[in-house]
Amino acid sequence: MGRPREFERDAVLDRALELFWQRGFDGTSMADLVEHLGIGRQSLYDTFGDKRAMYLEALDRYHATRASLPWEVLDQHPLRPGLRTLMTSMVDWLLESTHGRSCMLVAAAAERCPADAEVGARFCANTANIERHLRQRLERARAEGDLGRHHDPEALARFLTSTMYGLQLSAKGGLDRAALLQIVDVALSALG
Amino acid sequence: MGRPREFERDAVLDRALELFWQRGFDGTSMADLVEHLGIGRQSLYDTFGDKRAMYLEALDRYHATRASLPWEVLDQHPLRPGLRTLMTSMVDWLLESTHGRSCMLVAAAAERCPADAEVGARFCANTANIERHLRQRLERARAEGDLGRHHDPEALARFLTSTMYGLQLSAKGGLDRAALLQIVDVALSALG
DNA sequence: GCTATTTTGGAATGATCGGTCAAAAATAAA
DNA sequence: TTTATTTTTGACCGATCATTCCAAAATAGC
Repeated sequence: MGRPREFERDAVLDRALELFWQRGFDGTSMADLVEHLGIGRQSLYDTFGDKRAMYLEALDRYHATRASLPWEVLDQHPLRPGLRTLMTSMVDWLLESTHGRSCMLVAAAAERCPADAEVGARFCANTANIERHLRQRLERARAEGDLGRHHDPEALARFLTSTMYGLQLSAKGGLDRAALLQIVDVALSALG
Repeated sequence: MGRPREFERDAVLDRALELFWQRGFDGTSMADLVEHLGIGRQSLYDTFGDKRAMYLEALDRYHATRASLPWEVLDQHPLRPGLRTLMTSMVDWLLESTHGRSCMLVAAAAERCPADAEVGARFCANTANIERHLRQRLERARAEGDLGRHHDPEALARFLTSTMYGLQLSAKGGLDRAALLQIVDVALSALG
């Protein structure tokens, strides 16, 4: 019943995500959104609530549809080659995607933390997720003898996660692909 | 000649720095500045130009007066203990300073890059500076036999810089002191 | 004291901010 | 066709934004 809406919610959210990712929360105005989303201002408010709610939804959609690293290569390859492939694909993603912007959740945390706890929570959840994937693979490697008994999978997982974050800022700092891959090499040498 | 100004430029700039550091560029309004700086609006514009110019000056002052790590401990101690002390002091600085904000230049780069090239240039300059300190110490260690000949001081310096950046985001992610120091330990183990 | 020069404080600028209102338009159920 | 319900559209809101204007205030040289 009632007039049918003339847009797809997810398609609009994807466009909003793109804007927020490019320009950040403060850098994106409702006028910008109305202009690029192709729907009216009121429809926007009716559908998403307000600007912050839409931003949080965009973060969730980012997490659900774009933040995925190729974890399967971790499981399908020996520990170190798998990690190198994973980190290399991340470096390439950082360099292509696009004109030097990094993971949206990292950018969001940098811009809105600790002011906005909801943003912080999403950033932490993503961090914990990455750590979990890495830790599980490291535990398996340790059980299978690919990783020395003296290593702590949890500490290593945190270290590798931190390394990924470091790569993002280093890429922003202008390091080229070769330099970033050197960082990956040194980091992986910590696995012994 | 003329009426003397009733404030010290650097003292005002320090207070502006503090506000920009806490709230970011977009998060700080000229009204906020007028309120907290203790000088009139017009004096502010006469002295610093406009908001962005004042922000860039605040970044420069941050770089000059606050961004300094205790590099002397690097020179005065053996390589690994010196690096551990340096990184530990950085972790403690991150945890105290204050309520989860990180290096102002990192925050500035995250908020304003790549939109503002001047901000990016200052971030890169700071990065290069950190790298230089580390590389020089690593070169000395290599010359003195404290570091294996197979290591590349430049690559290691970049890795350690990246690690420091990673620590900042990890701290934002809520990791406690013990976890951050574990990351430092793993990172330093890459020096062999 | 007088004049030139500079700083100061407060009012005002137009633009833009996020958010709302109300009427028109489009559908489904009756 | 009428009625109820929903979406759309565009005008509109007060607040806030960075910035400027201007006259009063305070000094130095004369």
